[in-house]
Amino acid sequence: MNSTAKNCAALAKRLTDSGLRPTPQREVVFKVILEKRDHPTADEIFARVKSQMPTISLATVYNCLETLVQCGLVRQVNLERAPTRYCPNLHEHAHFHDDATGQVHDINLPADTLKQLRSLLPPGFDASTVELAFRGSKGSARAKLAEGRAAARSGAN
Amino acid sequence: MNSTAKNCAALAKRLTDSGLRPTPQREVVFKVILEKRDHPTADEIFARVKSQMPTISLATVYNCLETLVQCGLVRQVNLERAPTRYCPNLHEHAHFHDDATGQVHDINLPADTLKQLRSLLPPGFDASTVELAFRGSKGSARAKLAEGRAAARSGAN
DNA sequence: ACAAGGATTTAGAATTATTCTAAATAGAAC
DNA sequence: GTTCTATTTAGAATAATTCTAAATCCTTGT
Repeated sequence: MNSTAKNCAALAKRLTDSGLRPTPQREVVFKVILEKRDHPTADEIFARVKSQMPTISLATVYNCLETLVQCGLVRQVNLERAPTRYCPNLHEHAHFHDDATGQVHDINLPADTLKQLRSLLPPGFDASTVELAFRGSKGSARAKLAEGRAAARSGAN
Repeated sequence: MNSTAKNCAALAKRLTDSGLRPTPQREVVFKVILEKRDHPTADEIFARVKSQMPTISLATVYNCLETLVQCGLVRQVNLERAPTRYCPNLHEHAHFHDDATGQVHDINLPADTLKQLRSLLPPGFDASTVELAFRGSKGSARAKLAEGRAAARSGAN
């Protein structure tokens, strides 16, 4: 069994496990992403896929990509399609995007951590900026529950 | 001198230092960003500014924001307005965006570094994803020169 | 004061990536 | 084989941003 066939089998399994169908379109989109690992955009993927399947539509490419991401078979590099946000905090800091509220919080980023991150870069890579973003929810149900219990114990308002 | 006046003075200095003019529009845009530090989008800034200056246009807000960013007075949180990119590398990793070529490279991200980054979050913040992106240029002129010298020394092809 | 010239603002058109919609097609299950 | 649901498709719609060209505003030289 060659590598392409193996990947297709893996894809089919992941899809059926999620109650989704392994279609030719999903296969070919997955294949071109594996073929040339250069972080292509949806448009680039569309162009590459069209040479093998000229009738495919761009909407289908977007659909397939969404499915593949959901199945955990590919990652999207550039989550941040939300509008650009502006902040007057000029100190080095990271951001926390709260999925629940849509709010963005500043997270302090120590200078030595930043230096350490830069040191991850192989020689020849020279980063002018480092962006660190967390995404999740603030005060999960468990945390809220804990807070509530603490408040009850201390007899607070 | 109150804080608003001080900020305006700082703004005016930065602008004139860069050969730009301190205009009422730039002042009011800067003011609303300082006023409520909640990482507003351009649209939100537009709405807030309009209550003080109803004739301002959205294009001007974008222009002012660009100017303020250029002067180093505000930062944009969400650089990534380029199209979303997809990658089949499912291991935890960071990305390096090469400004010169537009290419994106994977950077290995050790598990303990990742854990360390998560530990920066204050209690109650629960991150489901961590995104680390570098931006810069690969193989600067200086690095290329050094490579060249090394090659010459070792008599390589 | 006044004219020239560049910077800035403005409204609206254009662009770009993406999502939505509704109809057509294709498979799976009974 | 019919029914049901998933998927694909083309094109319209949306949303953030940038572009364009005209109007306005300042600054500077005279």
